[in-house]
Amino acid sequence: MTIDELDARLLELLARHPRITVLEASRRLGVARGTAQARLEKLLARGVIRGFGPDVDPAALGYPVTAFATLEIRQGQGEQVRRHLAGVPEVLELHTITGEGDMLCRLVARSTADLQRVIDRVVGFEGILRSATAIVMENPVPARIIPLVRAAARD
Amino acid sequence: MTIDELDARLLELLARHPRITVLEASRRLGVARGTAQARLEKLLARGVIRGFGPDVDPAALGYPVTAFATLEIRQGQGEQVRRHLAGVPEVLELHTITGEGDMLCRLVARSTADLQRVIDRVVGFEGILRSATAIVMENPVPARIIPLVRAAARD
DNA sequence: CTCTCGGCTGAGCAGGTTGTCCAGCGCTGA
DNA sequence: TCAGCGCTGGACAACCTGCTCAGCCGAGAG
Repeated sequence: MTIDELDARLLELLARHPRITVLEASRRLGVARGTAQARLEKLLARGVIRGFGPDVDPAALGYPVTAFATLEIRQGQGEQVRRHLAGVPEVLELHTITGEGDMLCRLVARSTADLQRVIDRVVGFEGILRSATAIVMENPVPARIIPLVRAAARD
Repeated sequence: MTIDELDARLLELLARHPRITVLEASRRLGVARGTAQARLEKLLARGVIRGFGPDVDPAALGYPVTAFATLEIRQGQGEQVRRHLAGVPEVLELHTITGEGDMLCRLVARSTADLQRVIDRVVGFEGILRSATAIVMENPVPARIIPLVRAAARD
């Protein structure tokens, strides 16, 4: 139900050399092509690998500012708020959370000034009572998965 | 310096059918193969597409619990804290932020009980003064980029 | 107005890769 | 002892990639 060492090495190879072919991967892993191919298919079938979507950099698209907004929602307005936020392109991700606030979303904007526009649009909805924004300055650990894959393979 | 309609459609195709070939993409876009290939290369060269890394689902790896932790750091300890957190596999992402707290990180754990272990490990470092954790319950808007790509292409 | 540049087209070619078979082998559990 | 399962090594046709080339077209420069 989990992954083994070979799966982990395959995932690492794919993460490090995204455009690698199955044949080349099998060579580097020291296994037959059929094996690498079967492993890859199983990882996809099990949902371990969701896909190979292009990793697009919002900054290169003209949206260099990232922020996280914590939202407090009026009771019973959750569904409407979700739909509202899903309609804002600058909302890249939305979670419902425990603790302070009810939702957490990741936003991008063209500039800090533009961030105001985005936030106004985000909170300009009657179901949203309050919001707190944190602007991202640095990203010391960019989204990563390999260390976790290694950890998962170790059992 | 930004992207045009054709770039946007190519990005969408790649996002929707990640394993599509350049040839097939050119057919669906109604352009010559060379054009699709040149566009893709430019998107990669400009950094709009960072790569095609496998999109790994932590839940399928045995880490179904996601949380966000806001950390307050002791003055001048930033560098050490970053290194500390970079060494924790369950830390998938780390940002330095403005506003309440100094850093925000995304964590995963094997269970809510296991989350305690992860948080203990995260905050078990002298440079970290306080932390507030928000557990993710739902993810109404999973990480997405296409709406933003559309918006970026519209100018 | 004419020239040049950049981007797109359609085509071709060699070489590598994919999808799909197959037979054989060794380990594991019944 | 046997069946199942995963891995190996090999084979094949179909397909895609990287590369090159000549021609076409619109935009901007002179």
